[in-house]
Amino acid sequence: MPELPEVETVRQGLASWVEGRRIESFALKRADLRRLIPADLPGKAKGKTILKTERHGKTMVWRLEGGHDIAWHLGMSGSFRANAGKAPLGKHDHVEIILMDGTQIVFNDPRRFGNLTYAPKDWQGVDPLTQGFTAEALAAMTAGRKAPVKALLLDQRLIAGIGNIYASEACFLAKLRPETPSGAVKPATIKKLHAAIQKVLKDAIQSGGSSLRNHMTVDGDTGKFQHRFNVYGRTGQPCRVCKTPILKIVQAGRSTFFCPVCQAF
DNA sequence: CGGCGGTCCTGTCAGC
DNA sequence: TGCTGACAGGACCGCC
Repeated sequence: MPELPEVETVRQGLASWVEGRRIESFALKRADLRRLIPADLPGKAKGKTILKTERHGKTMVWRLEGGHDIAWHLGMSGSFRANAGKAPLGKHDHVEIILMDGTQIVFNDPRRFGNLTYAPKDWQGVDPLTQGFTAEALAAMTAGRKAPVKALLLDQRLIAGIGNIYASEACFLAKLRPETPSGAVKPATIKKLHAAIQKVLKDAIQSGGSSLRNHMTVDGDTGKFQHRFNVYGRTGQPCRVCKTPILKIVQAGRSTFFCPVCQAF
């Protein structure tokens, strides 16, 4: 589910519930997510104040008083909800946190592709909404690469935060064919792609993210950006610019959507 | 080294 | 209505 904009939306929603609050209890209902949650993590978190929430790419971080910061990855189907008081748990509720003021925070993840670990000291991949992500940096990543540019955008070791939706959407905004070998993208197009990535991510955050199946903000609202997709999931529907039907192809096992006319090679 | 396919899970939806 | 198979926003691992 969640790419950078959705994780940022969740983080913003959680911030006012958790920042500055102390953890009274931290309970794992099941620890066997995609990666096993460290057995000692609940004990380390208990009693600590959550100083600050941060985000790097698709990962949300809680800075805890005294260290042992924790990192949440929502995988494909992870979500949070917050309640002013303790509400009953349901299916796929894997982590329940109670704060000193009685607030209940629940992490739910049906597919269990998400995970919860200690935050790393160093991050792989530049977050595209930080200063480190420049057109020059993007040019350096693509130089000499044969991989299709859309596949390269999904490589979290290079850029952290772009997923399958926004990779297709960014290529559309840059008028770039997704199959183009990364190293063959012209410098002028690299600049357009750089700007397109930042624009689509920022616009999506402003719209509260994209809700396809079940992404919601902490308060249960759905995002609105899915109504503004230019290509994602719009196979056969007319391009919003030129009316040509949108095409779908599969690259490295993932669906890619594009306009064959607007996105020339 | 780099890219691709398979795999981990559950839920949903289209098609028969 | 009920079943079956395809597919889903992610990412690791092994193979070529």
